[in-house]
Amino acid sequence: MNKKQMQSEQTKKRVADAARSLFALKGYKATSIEDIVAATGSSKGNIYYHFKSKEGLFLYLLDEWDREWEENWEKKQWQYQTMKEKLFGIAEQLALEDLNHPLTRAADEFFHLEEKSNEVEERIKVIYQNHFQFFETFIQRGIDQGEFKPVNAKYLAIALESLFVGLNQMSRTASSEDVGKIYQSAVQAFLYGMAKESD
Amino acid sequence: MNKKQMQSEQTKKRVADAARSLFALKGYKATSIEDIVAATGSSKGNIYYHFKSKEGLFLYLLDEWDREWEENWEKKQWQYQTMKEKLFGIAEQLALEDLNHPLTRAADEFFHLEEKSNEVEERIKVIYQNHFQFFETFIQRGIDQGEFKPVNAKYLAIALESLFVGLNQMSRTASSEDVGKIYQSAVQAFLYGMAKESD
DNA sequence: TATGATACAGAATGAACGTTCAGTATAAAA
DNA sequence: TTTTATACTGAACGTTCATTCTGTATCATA
Repeated sequence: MNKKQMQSEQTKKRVADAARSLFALKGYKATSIEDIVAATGSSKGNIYYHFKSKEGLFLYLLDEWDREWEENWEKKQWQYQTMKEKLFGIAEQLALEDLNHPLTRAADEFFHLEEKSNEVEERIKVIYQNHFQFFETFIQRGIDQGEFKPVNAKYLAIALESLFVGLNQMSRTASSEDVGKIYQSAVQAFLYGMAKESD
Repeated sequence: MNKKQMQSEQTKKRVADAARSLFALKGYKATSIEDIVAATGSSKGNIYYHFKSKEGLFLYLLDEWDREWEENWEKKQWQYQTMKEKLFGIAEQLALEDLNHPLTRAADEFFHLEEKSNEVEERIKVIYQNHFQFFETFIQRGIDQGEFKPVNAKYLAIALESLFVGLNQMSRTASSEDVGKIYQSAVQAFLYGMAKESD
């Protein structure tokens, strides 16, 4: 790789890192390009040279995040035996992430912005669909291995993703000790039900 | 009531109705006061005379909505016998609402905006806390009547609210026939669990 | 009828921000 | 060394909007 290419990559990373921190601190909308300029020393034009737009910059950060998540999970999942344990493991990882990952808040805001370009709307759909897919294969595996009831994996995958999306949001009003408990209670209920006798 | 007061109330209602439609159509941010002016024939000044601010106008609509929801549920809940049935009933009403109520999308956007005044932040917290309270008493009643396991009602109430909040969001990417099924699957799992043997 | 409050009008304000673009510096390629 | 592509600069542009403010009309009240 060239000296120039390396420098270019460095500045791109520098911008991305600063942007992530700022988005985390102030939210998506409230973070202006000007802010990022001030934080990096790069110019506006340069940011637009490396990233197509503010939206594009944010999507870049989201992609990075998703990649990291999957890597982490791949490493971690082998410490659990059963699918049930794995589900609790997922819950734990998500709970920690909701509390700690810098982009959760901003991502939430970003997903709910109404003035999104169609391209962005598509990208978000793809992100969700990947999550659905992840849970669907997960549930299906649990069924095949005899751990789960023969439920409709497709619908339940969406329900599960919904649960975690909702928990993510609620976790912001709760105290941080409670967050773990809430996640656990939710998964507990999802696995074993809150009703007394199962029919 | 005066003729003047009646007129005043009428215009307030006219503005509220138009605003609701516009927010539903274009979202919160994308609906400008100018839009509402154009739709009502009222002036900017008049809108600010009746409502403290754009936020205030939206909160007014949210309050109306919550009132209506509770009224509807009060009427409807008597048609169900057990708490389990009632929970399915709640899910059904929420699913229908997510599909049909004009403000669901805009409310989502509004809740996730980062540039909220502290006052608004407080109001939103109160709204959520009311929902938690609702579910907590609901679950507690189920426990007392022997229908539910002796779970931690507080945590599970938050989990339930989370589930419905998440479902609400997911329901937008799904086809409208699926939405009902997804809600049902979710409640089914929450009540009876997806795991095969309960411990 | 005179007075005061309420309801309404709409121009003016003022700030915020994403994006573009014409131009410059740097380093790789020829 | 000359040429060319890449990396970078920052001023200027254009647009959007919520809110305020001064003034006026309308109706209730005294």
